[in-house]
Amino acid sequence: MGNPAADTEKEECELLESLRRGRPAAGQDPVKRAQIIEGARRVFIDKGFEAASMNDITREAGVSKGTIYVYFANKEELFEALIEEERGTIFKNMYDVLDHFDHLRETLVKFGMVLSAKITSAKVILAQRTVIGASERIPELGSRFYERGPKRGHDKVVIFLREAAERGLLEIEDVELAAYQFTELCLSGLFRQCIFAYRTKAPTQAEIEHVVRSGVTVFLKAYGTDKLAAEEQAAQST
Amino acid sequence: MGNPAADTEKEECELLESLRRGRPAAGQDPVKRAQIIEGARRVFIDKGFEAASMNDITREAGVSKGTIYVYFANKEELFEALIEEERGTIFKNMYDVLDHFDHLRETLVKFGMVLSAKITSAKVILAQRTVIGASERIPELGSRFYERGPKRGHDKVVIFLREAAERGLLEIEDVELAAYQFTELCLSGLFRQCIFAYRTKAPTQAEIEHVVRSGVTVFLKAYGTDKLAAEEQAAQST
Amino acid sequence: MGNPAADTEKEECELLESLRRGRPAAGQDPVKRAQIIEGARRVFIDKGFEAASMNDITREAGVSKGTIYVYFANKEELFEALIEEERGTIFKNMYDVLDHFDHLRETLVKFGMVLSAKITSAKVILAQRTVIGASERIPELGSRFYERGPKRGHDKVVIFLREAAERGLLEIEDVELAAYQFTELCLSGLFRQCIFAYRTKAPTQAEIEHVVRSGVTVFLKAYGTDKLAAEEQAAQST
Amino acid sequence: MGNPAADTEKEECELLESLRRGRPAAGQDPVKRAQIIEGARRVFIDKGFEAASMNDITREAGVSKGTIYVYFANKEELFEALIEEERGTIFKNMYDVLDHFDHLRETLVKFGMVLSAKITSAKVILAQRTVIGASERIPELGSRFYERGPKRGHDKVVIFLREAAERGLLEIEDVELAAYQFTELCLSGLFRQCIFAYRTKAPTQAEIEHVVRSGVTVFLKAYGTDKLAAEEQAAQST
DNA sequence: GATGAATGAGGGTTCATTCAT
DNA sequence: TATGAATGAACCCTCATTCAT
Repeated sequence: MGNPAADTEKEECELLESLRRGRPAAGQDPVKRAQIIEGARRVFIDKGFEAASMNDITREAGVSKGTIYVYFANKEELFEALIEEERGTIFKNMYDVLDHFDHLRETLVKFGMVLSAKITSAKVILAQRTVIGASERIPELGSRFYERGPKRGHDKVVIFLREAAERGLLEIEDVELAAYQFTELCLSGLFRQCIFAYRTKAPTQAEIEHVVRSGVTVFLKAYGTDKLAAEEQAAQST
Repeated sequence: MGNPAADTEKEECELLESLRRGRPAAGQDPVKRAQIIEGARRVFIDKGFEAASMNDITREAGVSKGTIYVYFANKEELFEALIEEERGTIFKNMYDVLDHFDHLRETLVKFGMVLSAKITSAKVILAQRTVIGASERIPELGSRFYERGPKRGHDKVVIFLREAAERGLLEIEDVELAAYQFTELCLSGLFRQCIFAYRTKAPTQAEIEHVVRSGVTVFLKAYGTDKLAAEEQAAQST
Repeated sequence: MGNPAADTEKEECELLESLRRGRPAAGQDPVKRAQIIEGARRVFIDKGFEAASMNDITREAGVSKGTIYVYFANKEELFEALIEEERGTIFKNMYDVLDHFDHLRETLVKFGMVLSAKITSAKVILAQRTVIGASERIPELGSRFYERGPKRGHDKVVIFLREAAERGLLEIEDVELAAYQFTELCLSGLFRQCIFAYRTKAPTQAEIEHVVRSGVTVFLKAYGTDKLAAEEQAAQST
Repeated sequence: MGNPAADTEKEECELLESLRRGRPAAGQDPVKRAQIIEGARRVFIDKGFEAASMNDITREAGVSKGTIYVYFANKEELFEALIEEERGTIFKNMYDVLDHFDHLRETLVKFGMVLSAKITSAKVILAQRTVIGASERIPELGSRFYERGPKRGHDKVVIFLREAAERGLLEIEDVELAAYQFTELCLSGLFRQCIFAYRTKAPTQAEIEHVVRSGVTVFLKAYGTDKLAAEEQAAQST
């Protein structure tokens, strides 16, 4: 319900679909599926798994109870599908800045800020809390979330650091560990405070910059080579 | 709760009472209270706040429903009492090693390992997941947990670092932030993997030592003074 | 509720709807609603508000618990709806005889008997007991019952007596009070005996006639004019 | 209870017992019994049978749960005992004014006012509501209440009227019915309004006097003899 | 295929009654 | 004997799921 524009759009889409193939098979219409997921997002993220009711989702998604059960076997499966979606949305494009290697320190700062801002943003914290809370009941949920989200990002950081090392800018014994250290340094004091609701608001951009710049400094003091120092010196004097 | 001295005193008092008059007052028997909390722990930690049912707890604790409601006004209060207990247990003595300032690097390593091992131990991860999951419904819960747990520990780290700085061993601009950085470095790659159930087992002692030693090295490279380096050089040559 | 014409209209509307679209909307099926009310009647009237359990009503009505809660928000609302229904049924048509002014004494006797028989009938006594018993918990309930039931009847009696006075048949100083006196005279010894369950059966028609005729006689001796006496004399001699 | 003579006798017996054996037998201490009943009165009358909890009564009476169950088999029996007590208190002395036959009209007015004030007083209405409400569950309760309360009073009114008839002041065919009529006239419009909580306050003394005087007038116009009229005429002229 | 009214097990909580102390 | 802590059945109500329409 609610958004009439969306409704119209949806109707048009349906029309096209039905003209093309007659009608999508049961549980196969991707538009309807997205519609359900969208409703589920609003309710699950807001209330958590248990407190969310299928009625709420029904209302929010604008589809009937029966339809939801055609697309998803039960509440749990709907939830899992939503989390997959969320994960995709959250981590999409997060690592783009690492693709274009440029100035090392500034690249790290830029990336660190994107990462830190994303992970500690209000809606992502809510999603993570929901996943963590549900991990007790649905063990694979958190695991898969981490594997396909943070873990993949971590892999990209590893690749980036390895390249920097090859360029002689960093000297790292355990790159895997260093990548984790870098991430944690960028989130110092923020992630746990947010996830435990000690902070009720996301950190400001300034705060994030302060934490990230300090983290990058620590990281480079520990792992930066003389070559890096020289390059930075040179850059500064120009 | 909270004040362990008072608790001990109260327990003694109760014991005397029970010896004197045979039976403790309603909601005052510490043995029964512990029994209920223990049952609640098993159920809440296993299922999370919402999914846990008072019937489950009743069964697990081996007391009747009515009795639970004599000791705790409702499900939420029982849960909060449990979390307080858990918090007390978890963070008790965690920071003792910081009290006796000795060799800086080794003290940091020792402390880092205690911290890291504790925070990532199976039962503590379960407890933290439960707290995080319930934070949606009971916002103060996570906040209070963090404030009286990790935050207090953080404060002790700050004091410790400040002392080290006064002794000329460290040079730190933002001690608060450095303390967070230190903690995060000790947990690099561990905490998030555990909390999201990507790791299904607590890290081994060896793994923890590797992470912590590396973290301390990074930290000291970033914040250690020449004086510290000289001292360490001297210590090594003896 | 309230407006019986509207109710009938609504029911017709619902009927049409159900013929047209096959199934009534949630909480809108008048047949199901009536079924629930009927079950509620049996249980509430039999046991009183508090002692009646929603499970009993579920069983008696032959619908599921959930369905009841679709039609009525809670136990209290169901009870109030039932009482409204009962009130409507009880007082419907009770005062019709007053509309056609004819022979004064006989009209009063006829009306008195209808009133007395109704108020002391087994099912109406049960309903009144239920209302009175629940008035402690739901004060407006009894108040509204009286206001829309007995009070409205009383008002009609007042109008009737006033007309009789205008015709010179009665001479009454306080018509409001006289109307109450008339009602009470018609119920002399009956209402309280029934309501307190001292009588376990409703009075017989003969008994009621005896009480009412005597009551009317007392009333007319007190308030009848010479003109009334003359008219009655005349009527008797023909 | 009820019979005060019997009570006194019993108390003496108890006293002797306690002197003899040191302590009253279980469930035999009349002071404790009274204490329990007093607590029960406060709670039952205030909340009604179902809503009253044994814990409330325990607190109000200042005795332990177990003790109550020594004196009364269960909640219902305690309630019945209380109602018996209440009945005794309510109707005690209510009919004294009928014992001293004096001026007929004034005696009737005086008695009518005592009766009307008593029956419609806040606490007596509460008690009656409680009895009526519980009559569904405990059928004999209301019956016995009426029989030993209002019924006995009614018998006294019958005797009084009969005496007045013998003195030639009244001429009544059905004295039983006339007695009921008199009572109802004195309560015209009051009792039902109070019992249904349409009136939330007891009527004022002035209101009662108005109703009763009018009721007595109606009654005497209907049943008074010429002799009564003459006597009243004579009295007035002096 | 889509709908949403109906289901009924199970939720948290209360409280009359019992019985060890 | 008197106590009141403990019991557990029963309370009202919710909601994931089903299935007649």
